[in-house]
Amino acid sequence: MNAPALTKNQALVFEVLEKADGPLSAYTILDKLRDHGFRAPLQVYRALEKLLEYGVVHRLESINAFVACAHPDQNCHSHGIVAFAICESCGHVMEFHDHEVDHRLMNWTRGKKFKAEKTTIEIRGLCETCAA
Amino acid sequence: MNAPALTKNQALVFEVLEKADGPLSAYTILDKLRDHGFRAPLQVYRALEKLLEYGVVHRLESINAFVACAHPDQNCHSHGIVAFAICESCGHVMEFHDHEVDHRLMNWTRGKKFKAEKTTIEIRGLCETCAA
DNA sequence: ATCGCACACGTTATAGCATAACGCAATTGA
DNA sequence: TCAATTGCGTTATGCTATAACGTGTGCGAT
Ligand SMILES: [Zn+2]
Ligand SMILES: [Zn+2]
Ligand SMILES: [Zn+2]
Ligand SMILES: [Zn+2]
Repeated sequence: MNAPALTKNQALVFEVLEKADGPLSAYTILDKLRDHGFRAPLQVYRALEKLLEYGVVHRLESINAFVACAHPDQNCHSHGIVAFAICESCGHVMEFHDHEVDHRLMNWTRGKKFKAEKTTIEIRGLCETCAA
Repeated sequence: MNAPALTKNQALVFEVLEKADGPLSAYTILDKLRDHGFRAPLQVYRALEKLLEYGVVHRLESINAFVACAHPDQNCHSHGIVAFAICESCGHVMEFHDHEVDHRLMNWTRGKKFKAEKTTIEIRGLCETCAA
C-alpha cells in the first residue's frame, strides 16, 4: 500500500511515533497529543488504522503497542514478513526480515493449504546493552 | 517446566480449553465456569498463569486468547519455538514447529547479541476449509 | 506442638486496551 | 446538484488484565 498525503491527525500520530525511541500504546499517544486537541482514543485509533494500512507504522501484538517503521525508504514489507526483537527492559525495538524464515513458513502454510494473510513474529528478550 | 498435579481451578480451566475446538478468551472461560463457582477474572487468570508455566496451554498474543497445547505428549516445546496458524473465519488453530525457522531467528539474535526469552509466531489467515 | 512460610484461593476495585454508534463537514466525481 | 466517500469529534460502552487485601491450608523447622 502506497501512502497518500497524511491528514492532520495521521501526521500528528505518525510524528509522535517517529520521535519516540520505542513503541507506544495508543493511550500514550493520546496523552502526548492532548495539547494538539486530541480528546478521545478513537482519534488515535483511526489514525493508526490508516498508518498501519499504509505500512508506515507497525503494531506489536505481544505488547499492544505501535512503532514507526524502521525502514521508511526500502519498502521491504512488500517482499517478506517483518520480524521484531523487543527489549523488555529498555523497550527498544529492532525490525528485520529473513527471507528464509518467510520461505519456511510459506512452505508450511502451502502444505496445509492455509491461506496466510498476516504473520506476526515477535521476539521478546533483552538487547545487548540491557543483557550485559 | 514439568506439570505437577493441577489444583481444582487449574483443572477446570484446562478442561474447558481442552474441550473447546478453538482458542478462548479468559472471559469466555470465566463464563463457562460460572456454574462451577467461578466469579471473577482473576480466578481464570491465575489458573492460566500456571498452565502457561507448565506448558500445557498457549497464549495467542495476536487475538488475546488461550488454547490447550496440541502436543500434550511430546514435549516439543523444550526444543523449539512454537508457531500457530489461526483461521480468522472458523477459529481453528494449528500448532507446529520448524527447526529451521528457530535456527534462522536464533542466528539473527546471536548476531545482534539479543537475548531472546520468548518468541511469538502467529499466522492469521484462512484454513483450507474456510478458504475454499 | 506451633511457628513461619509458601501457595492457592476469593473478593473488590481499578487500570489499560479497543470499538460501537451517532452526527457533522469537506471532497469528489457522476 | 446529488450521492458516495472519507475524515473528524463526541459519548458511551465493551473487552482484557492486574492491584491490593484478606483467608485458609499444608508442611517443614524449631
Ligand atoms: Zn517496517
Ligand atoms: Zn534494552
Ligand atoms: Zn504446544
Ligand atoms: Zn477455518
